[in-house]
Amino acid sequence: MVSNMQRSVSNFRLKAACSNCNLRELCLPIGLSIDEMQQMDDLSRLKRGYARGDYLYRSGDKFQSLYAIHSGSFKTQALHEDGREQVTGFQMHGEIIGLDAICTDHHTCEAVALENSEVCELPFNKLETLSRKFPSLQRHLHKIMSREIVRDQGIMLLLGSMRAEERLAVFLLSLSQRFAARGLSPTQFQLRMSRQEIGSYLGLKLETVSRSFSNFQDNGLINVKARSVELLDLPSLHSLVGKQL
Amino acid sequence: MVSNMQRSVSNFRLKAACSNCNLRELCLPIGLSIDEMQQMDDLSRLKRGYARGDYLYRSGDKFQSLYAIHSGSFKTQALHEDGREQVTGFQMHGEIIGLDAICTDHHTCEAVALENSEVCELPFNKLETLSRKFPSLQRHLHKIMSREIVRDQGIMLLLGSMRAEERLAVFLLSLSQRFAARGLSPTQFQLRMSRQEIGSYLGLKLETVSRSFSNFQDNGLINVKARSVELLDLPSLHSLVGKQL
DNA sequence: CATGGATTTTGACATATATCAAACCGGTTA
DNA sequence: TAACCGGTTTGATATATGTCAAAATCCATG
Repeated sequence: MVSNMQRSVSNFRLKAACSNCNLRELCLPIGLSIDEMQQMDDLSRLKRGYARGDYLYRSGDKFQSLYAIHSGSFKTQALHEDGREQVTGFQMHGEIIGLDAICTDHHTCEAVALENSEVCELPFNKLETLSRKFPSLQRHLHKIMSREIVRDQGIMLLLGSMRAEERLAVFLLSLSQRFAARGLSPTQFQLRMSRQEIGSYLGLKLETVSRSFSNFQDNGLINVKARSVELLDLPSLHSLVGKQL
Repeated sequence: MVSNMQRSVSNFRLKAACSNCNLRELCLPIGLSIDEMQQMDDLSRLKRGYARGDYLYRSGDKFQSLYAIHSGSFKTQALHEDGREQVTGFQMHGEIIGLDAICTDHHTCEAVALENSEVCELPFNKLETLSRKFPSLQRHLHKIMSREIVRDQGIMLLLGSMRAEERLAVFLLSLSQRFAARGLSPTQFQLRMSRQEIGSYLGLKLETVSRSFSNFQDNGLINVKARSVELLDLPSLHSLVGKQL
């Protein structure tokens, strides 16, 4: 085990090492030595920018790397054979995407920038090599993958058993929480995605999303005007979730 | 790289080593030496039996191990705060469950035996230790987790954009394929779960599941009587999926 | 600042699925 | 065999969300 002292020191250094690529997800909870840090640092030299609408990867692309979002945000969407597509997630600063591609060596969905964004490329081979050397990194990688599974199961629950307004409330509260975790306002933010994209993610048509927004506004729960949202009554939004029927 | 010769030898030995616990998922694609085999073999000594209705683990349980299903089948279900529960998957022989627990060190869903079943317990610490030593095992573990993510995204697609009969068709075809992969009939099988459980998994009420079954039967696509199912027209079932509207 | 295209909102109406209720069935127990 | 019980099927009706269409608004660009 690493002592507390050691850990806090290495966490400090970690921040420095990751400063060229703020790997919140990947870095924060790990306690590494300075030498280890050095190697971690080599992992993700490549930072690349993407303009709104650019593809980070497309379905079918050969899998090489995971991507840590450094700034901006993305959506991932799965494509069905019959042409249907569905948004499977919205990712923002500090989150890792590309995990779906490991199992087939090819990406099974596509990732599109919702705004101008930067990502760090994490070559998966290197990541595996390093994580064989550093148990804490190994465990952390496993946790990231597991968290993605849990997240997906939460969405399955949402899609399988919630009504439109519950889904939207869950969506807004999740955004709120994620903004808060990044030091941004939990109650006032700009949506980076269209009604259509929200609907696709929540299993609803855009008109239903729009109506639900309007209802929330009429009931004093939120202020919404196009893509700018203000959450006025978080407790009520919370309590709205789970009111079946 | 391991030569083909080597790989086929080690795969042979692998079968022997895993004979006390048929780890289809975990073992098959790995090429290991005899010594490595020995260590793998030590991994999963514990095989335990569960009767229909028994819990393999419950939500909140401390995470210790993954479980490889050796015989029988299970359902996993997530519990919502408000008491709602939703089936998130049905697992059968050779599949691994428990991946959701890695990220929080506690199980976030529960696993219940659908019939009398046996599982091999895979202590996760040991699995991590071994996978640091054996890159092929490491990669395989990553693939298993990634496959779970892809599977979940498939269900999100189903829940988010398919109509009742499409969902049921996908469900039946998936079962069919999995039975086939295990050397069982892809067209004739017994369901191990109730209409209620199928409905929960597919985001439908049991009556809707029942009606969809009946419609399929009326259209000559299947024969169904209670829990025994015969798929009569696989092509039509396939083509049914993706007919939006 | 004006224009035009995309996005969003709102309305009227259609429909798939949920809900409620009753009948049916198969297996188990008395 | 009869009675019973959980699970399943089927029917009648209600409702949430989808569909189609028009109006309103936003935003980028000239």
